[in-house]
Amino acid sequence: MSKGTYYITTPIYYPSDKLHIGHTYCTVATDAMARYKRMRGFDVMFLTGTDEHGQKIEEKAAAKGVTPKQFVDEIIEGKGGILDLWKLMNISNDRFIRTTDDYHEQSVQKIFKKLYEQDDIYKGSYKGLYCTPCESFWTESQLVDGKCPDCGREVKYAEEEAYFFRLSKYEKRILELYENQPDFLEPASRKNEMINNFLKPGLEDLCVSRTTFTWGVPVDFDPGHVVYVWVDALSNYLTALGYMNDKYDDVGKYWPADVHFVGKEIVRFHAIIWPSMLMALDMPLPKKIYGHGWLLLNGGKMSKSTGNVVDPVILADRYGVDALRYFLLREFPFGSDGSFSNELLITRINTDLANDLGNLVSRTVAMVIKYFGGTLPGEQTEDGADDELLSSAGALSGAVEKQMEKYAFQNALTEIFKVTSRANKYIDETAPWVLAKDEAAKSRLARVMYNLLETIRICAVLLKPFVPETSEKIFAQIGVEADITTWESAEAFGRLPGTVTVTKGGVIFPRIDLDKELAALAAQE
RNA sequence: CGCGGAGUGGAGCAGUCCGGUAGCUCGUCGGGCUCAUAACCCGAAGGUCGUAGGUUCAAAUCCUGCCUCCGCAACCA
Repeated sequence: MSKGTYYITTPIYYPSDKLHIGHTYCTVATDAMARYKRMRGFDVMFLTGTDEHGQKIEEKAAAKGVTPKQFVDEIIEGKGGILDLWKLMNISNDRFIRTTDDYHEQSVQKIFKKLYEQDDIYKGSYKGLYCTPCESFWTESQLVDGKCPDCGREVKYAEEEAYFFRLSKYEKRILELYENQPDFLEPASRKNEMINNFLKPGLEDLCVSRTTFTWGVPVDFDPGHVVYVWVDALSNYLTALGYMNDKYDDVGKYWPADVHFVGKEIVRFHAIIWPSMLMALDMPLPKKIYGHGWLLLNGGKMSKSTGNVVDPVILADRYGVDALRYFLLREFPFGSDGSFSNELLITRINTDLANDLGNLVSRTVAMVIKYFGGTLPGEQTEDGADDELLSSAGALSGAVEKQMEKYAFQNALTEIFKVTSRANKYIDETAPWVLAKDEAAKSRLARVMYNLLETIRICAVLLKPFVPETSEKIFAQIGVEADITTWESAEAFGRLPGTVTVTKGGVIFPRIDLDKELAALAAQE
């Protein structure tokens, strides 16, 4: 029974280099949301991909002595490439689009032509400051000491024939969009930035073609021009559904998108240009754009050029994929920037995953085995002392849902760990080791164990979107069958059979020696 | 006066919209327990919330000025 469709996307990443933890962050967040919605019964389409054209890649490929296509193929499909990274990170995307895919390129040509024919795109000339050796146009503000920011040489005024999109035409409608649909762009601070920086000063028409490089989708009716990023990249969200191509036929089913997750630096493209393009194409707009924050390193932005990056593969290999996924979603509020550090990562893994959750499972399972040989007896005695634990576990799914609908992953996880914490406290309160010494208290002890197992089950179910493999490990240890691992099954306390059998398993999250690991990580850099 | 964000106990953050005992996690110190991954539970110390003024019976929270840090400024998640 489907509750309807849910279409969610990551940006398509620019494969000029290996991806770093920032890209991983965004993709993991999208994945958690997609998994959550699937569990809630939605027919989910989760799209990610790569934006492969443009001058930078053309240059990088030339420097390496390969064709641009060979260059991006290696980064995407090669060993340790983007596809491998998403596989490693357990990303559950339904589709992966490359802007070099034939069907996409054909769609882009059709879209470009349609916009041209209806006069939303016109031919004009691009005027600006040009650096001849770099073959690049720069704006006044980009210049460094009045010179080319790349090579430091003189720039001169130049003109180039180019196609333009009539962005200015849509200015008013975009402003109206923000007014009528206040939550179209979130968080709200990003909206203020858009209005003050771009809409209020007035939108300028947008240059959508280039003649200075060739690595792009050709404008089929004007040789020499290639489509510049906007029409090519943004349209992926539609072409991946089959818009203007025969590869898929899902536009009617999934469009408009429920949410585009994007980094804050590309909010403008998604919140101004993309809606304008869709208006021109007479297509419905996405329901929401969410501009998440950045992971900062040493107080600054991660940047490939300064080598100030964190490699997700190293971390996932050392500590496990789920530990990394958990950390990314738990540590940082999704909408704002956060400071990444190895120490933060390890501390978070130790305190939450090892001490709180892993240890709770471990001690509970050990007690059930020690006191009951692994299987709980049916005779169990309830007690008023259980009320608080039961009500917090019973109310947990609702609390998590509330946070997930706001994309507040960090709060959703906090809610879950409040309950695991409560369970640890419950063990102290009930002191099972005391009950175990008294034969008459056996049925009470059984109930205490049951309450713990059931609380763990509920937590593990609700953790599935974030740490899917861990949840499965927990299910195996506490004897949970697949039919009670659904979201629905976590909505009320008591679905676990009373005479459940547990199985001792391995340590789910081993504690990490902080000092030793920090030294080891430092040595790898 | 380009735009936006941030400045809260040792560290990282919440609280600021809708003023009224300053909260959480980590760390530190003390205690408890022994089922468990030297984990768990309880308690304590530690902040006059960047700064200078203003409004108010009352301001981290509203208003004004200033300082510092970060980001953006037409393709780095």
